[in-house]
Amino acid sequence: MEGKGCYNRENFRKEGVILPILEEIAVTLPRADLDLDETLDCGQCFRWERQEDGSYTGIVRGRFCRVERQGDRVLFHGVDEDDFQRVWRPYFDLDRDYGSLKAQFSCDPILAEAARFAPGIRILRQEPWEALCSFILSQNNNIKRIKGLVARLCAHFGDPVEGGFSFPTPERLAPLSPEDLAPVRCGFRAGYVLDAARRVASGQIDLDAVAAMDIDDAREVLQQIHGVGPKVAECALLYGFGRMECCPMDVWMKKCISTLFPCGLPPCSQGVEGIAQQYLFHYSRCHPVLFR
DNA sequence: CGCCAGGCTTCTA
DNA sequence: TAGAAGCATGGC
Repeated sequence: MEGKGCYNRENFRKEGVILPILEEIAVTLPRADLDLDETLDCGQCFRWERQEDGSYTGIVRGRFCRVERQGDRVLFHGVDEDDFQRVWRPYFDLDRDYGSLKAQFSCDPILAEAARFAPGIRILRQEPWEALCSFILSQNNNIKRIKGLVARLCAHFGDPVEGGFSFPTPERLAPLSPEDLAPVRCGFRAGYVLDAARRVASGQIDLDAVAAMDIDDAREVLQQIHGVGPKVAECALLYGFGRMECCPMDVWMKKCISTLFPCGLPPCSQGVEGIAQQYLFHYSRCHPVLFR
């Protein structure tokens, strides 16, 4: 991987404001190992906005970025070297070789087919709190609406940053009441979000400690939160803590497993079941007829 | 309008 | 202890 700073001046228009973009980082990465649509719009994250030119804008750890594919290169606009190393490189899981991972998955014909269908999927390493909170909001909900909930949560309670709003901290949410969250329109999930915020803000649940825990202990701790069950905990651990062995079992994956993998996921996915899951989840949703 | 959504809690038998 | 009902909201 090459990460090289240059200074192409350009302007990027967003919501009527012209933001001066002074820096960009270019990384060489084959299209087959990162597709922006497949990765940023496959239900693992809810904050990225697709632009008309196919690039995406998003905010991670309070930093705004526009990501663009250009041939074999990925351009991170508005990013300096420090932020690239600190934020975007881990976020896009750039140090993992997805090519060899997919080669490994080819030991199973169905998994191979799913990976071939959307080879540009990667698992993002999101902020732990944001992932936890987002997937609490995701329950009994559809992806389109989840995005709306998260956007309103950020707009009302996040801090204004370049390009939009940061994701609100647990400390910001903890003192609120469910009525305070009314403008978010997240329904019965308001109480769940607040319980999570209070436990994290108070230190009763230490997300840094969770990150270092044995996986079953981590699952147990997260499920102490009201409104966090097996699925949400698994999503938080996979997408927020980089625990690739975690395999969220939503309705689609349950159908997929029962019809195609009655004996469980194949051995070649051992230890990275969560990544295999993302290919299978996407494949299942795009071929609903195969899964009744 | 009715059905359903990257589920979980609570109630019931 | 397993299974169903209830949950807010809105996209389709």
